[in-house]
Amino acid sequence: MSTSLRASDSSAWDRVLMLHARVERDLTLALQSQHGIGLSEYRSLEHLAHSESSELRMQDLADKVGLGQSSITRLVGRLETAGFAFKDLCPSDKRGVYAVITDQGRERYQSARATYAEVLSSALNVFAADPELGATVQALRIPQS
Amino acid sequence: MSTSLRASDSSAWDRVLMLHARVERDLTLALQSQHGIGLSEYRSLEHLAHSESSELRMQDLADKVGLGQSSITRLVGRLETAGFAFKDLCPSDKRGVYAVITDQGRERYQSARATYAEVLSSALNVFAADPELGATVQALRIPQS
DNA sequence: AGTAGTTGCATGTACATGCAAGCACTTCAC
DNA sequence: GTGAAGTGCTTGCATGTACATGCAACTACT
Repeated sequence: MSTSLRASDSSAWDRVLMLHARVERDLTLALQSQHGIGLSEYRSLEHLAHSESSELRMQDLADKVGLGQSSITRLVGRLETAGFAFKDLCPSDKRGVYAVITDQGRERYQSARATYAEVLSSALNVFAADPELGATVQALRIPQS
Repeated sequence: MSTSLRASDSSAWDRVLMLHARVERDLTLALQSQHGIGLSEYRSLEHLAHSESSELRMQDLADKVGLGQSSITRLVGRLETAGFAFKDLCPSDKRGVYAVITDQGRERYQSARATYAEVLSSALNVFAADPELGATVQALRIPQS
């Protein structure tokens, strides 16, 4: 694998930026208006719902969602206020905290999941038809290892 | 073009999210530490520097950078404070305002541009070597129309 | 001209996020 | 054991962004 500079990197990245901004915006609007949660909340619920024992350590959740530690503290706080999760002390390490999804959180995730998939697919299909972004979208859909 | 749901959309998008988050983070840190500007400032200077007459209407700049109107008002305000741009009234439409890049802004952009290109290419090369993201990065580099 | 509606931008407010400092607990070296 | 360094999370603060609103200027129609 070469490590050379590529002149095309910048324009390729510009296309990613445009695609990212538009899709995230669509997802945010749909989740907020139809389910009353933001994108970070949705992704947190997703990871929690799919984790073993329905719980994750705060730092692990932060890594998965792509946020910093302090953001996760506050995000889980919001989930807690909404009744979608709660915090549990880690018995083996009393510094540690588990974020645990509740049944209510799992329900909200399940209904939001359909919206998420629909909006995402619809957005990708729209941009796949855009002459500027079409090839990028097609390329992204190539299955990975 | 079909509008069918694709099961692979979600995981494909997850890879885009991971790539986006990491690259933007690297770019932000590099631009902030080496040139004292944020990513939105950099991209605004880029569009202004490449525009005819070195100026853009506020709303046009907002569209190009992918921010809302009020964000651009404040962003150009920051550029103005830093001496990188100023506002000019539009003679033909007195509601309109041009954001105009200064020589100082152009200089800052030129030096930041090298950093941006280096960090971007380096980041893409790193992730191209990642078994999880490699094919996605290669796909993005496919030249478009 | 007069009026109604639209457009371009600025401002008030709310909120999510990052960074740095702090706190509680754990681990390590001695 | 004891003190020092490390770890996991929280909190205070600053920043950037969006949304709602307001104001001024423009446009279309009468």
